[in-house]
Amino acid sequence: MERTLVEDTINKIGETITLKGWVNTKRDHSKIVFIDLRDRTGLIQIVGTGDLLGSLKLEDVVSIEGLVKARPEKMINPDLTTGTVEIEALKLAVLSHSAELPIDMSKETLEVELPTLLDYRSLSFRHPKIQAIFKVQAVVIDAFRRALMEKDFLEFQAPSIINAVPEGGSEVFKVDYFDHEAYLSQSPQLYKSLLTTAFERVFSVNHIFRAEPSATTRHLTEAVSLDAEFNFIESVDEVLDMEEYVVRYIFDEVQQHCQKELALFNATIPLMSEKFPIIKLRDAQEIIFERTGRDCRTEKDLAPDDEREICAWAKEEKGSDLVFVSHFLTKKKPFYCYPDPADPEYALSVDLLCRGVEWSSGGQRLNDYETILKNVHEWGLKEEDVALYLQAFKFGSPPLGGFALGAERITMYILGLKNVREASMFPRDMERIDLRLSSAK
RNA sequence: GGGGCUGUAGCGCAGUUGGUUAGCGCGUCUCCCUGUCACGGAGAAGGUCGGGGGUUCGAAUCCCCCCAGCCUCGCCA
Repeated sequence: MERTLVEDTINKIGETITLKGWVNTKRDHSKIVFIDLRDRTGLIQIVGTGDLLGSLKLEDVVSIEGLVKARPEKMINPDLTTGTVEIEALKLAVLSHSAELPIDMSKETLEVELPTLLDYRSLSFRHPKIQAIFKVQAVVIDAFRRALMEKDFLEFQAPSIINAVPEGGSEVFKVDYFDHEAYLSQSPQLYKSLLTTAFERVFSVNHIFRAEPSATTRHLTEAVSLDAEFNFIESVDEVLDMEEYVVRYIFDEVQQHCQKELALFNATIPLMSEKFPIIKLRDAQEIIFERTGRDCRTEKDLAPDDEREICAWAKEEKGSDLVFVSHFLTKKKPFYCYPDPADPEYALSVDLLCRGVEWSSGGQRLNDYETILKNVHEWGLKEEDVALYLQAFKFGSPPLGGFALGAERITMYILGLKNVREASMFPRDMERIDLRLSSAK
């Protein structure tokens, strides 16, 4: 018999159907046994005799033929989407047996610590709360794509293996590449910028790799970067407008398609004002000094405390969880950043902060070949390391800009997760590549 | 890498002036139960108290070293 999905049972009262799925919970009364069967669409109660269902174990995979029956009024379970019906089991086939579970899976909250959750990753994926995280993440990434495709952006696949590290700054992973040394890409930045000189508008969803020795709750060594870049801009404002449009689009989609998932985490979409507020780094530091007495006014960047404080300010004063911070020091930024013509010491680079942490960085890029070349030398880079990039800007290149968002961080901060590892299916950090590196030795 | 905290049964945890046989909840196993929905009831198994060394008549408990984990700061396109 053709398989019926759990969520479709409520429209099939009186019909005999076949359900396939996992034994999520079992309530055994000896002569009568209740099973909550789980498939990708949800849970449903199966009722049957002890003879038929008594030997089932949690997470066994079964095919059950049964009759869909409406539940009597007083037996309706309002907590279950399918709570108005149940299945009277007629035939059972066990498709696969499960071993004893190392963690308690049937609980509504998965009460295990993060390392345990990751040690049993393939199993923890089966829990509704874990599934909710990745449903939200899929919607976020899908929304990013569609927002940009609606604006005529072309999706591209950035390479991960690169031949040089022209941007310096963060640490990179080295790759043994035949007789040469290569690296894992920290960002598709140069590729997306050079592609605009041919395609005008491009975006990518791809993995980036960072060998930072950062042991924090918001860093991964392998992460998903949502990158966009486009040209023929009049000013950096167009970049901010595009980013704001994309972020709003993402939030709208999550709001629309992830009600259940947001509710599971008691989460709400970030607060948005009419227009995301924007503030220059130096002004932000002045505000932080006024509000807290903490003097960071000469720092080149915002410390984690400062990021939290300026987000608190944006929420209180501007009614927004999101705030753009612009004008970082040109000299502390990569060679391609566009200095503000009004004050070249500061660059037209912009971070987007939300709920106390950096979600994105972006800005306007240099498009004049001679200026880029001059910067390459000034930044102490080798011309040959950026040869492909320079080539693009040598042959006609409009003003451009773009931004990049971290997919895991967005998921984390929408749902209020405490650790970014929860928002990555297979998180890589200093201590773990699927297995704990210390125990794998 | 610095600092703080933690490590006790498969999972989550309790366990102080150092003292007999190390407990609790969930899970597992056995038995009872025809209306439960985190079912309920009775019983059982399951521990090198992270590892090593030391102090002591006696250490989960105090000291030293190591290992692991969490948080935080630094670092961070």
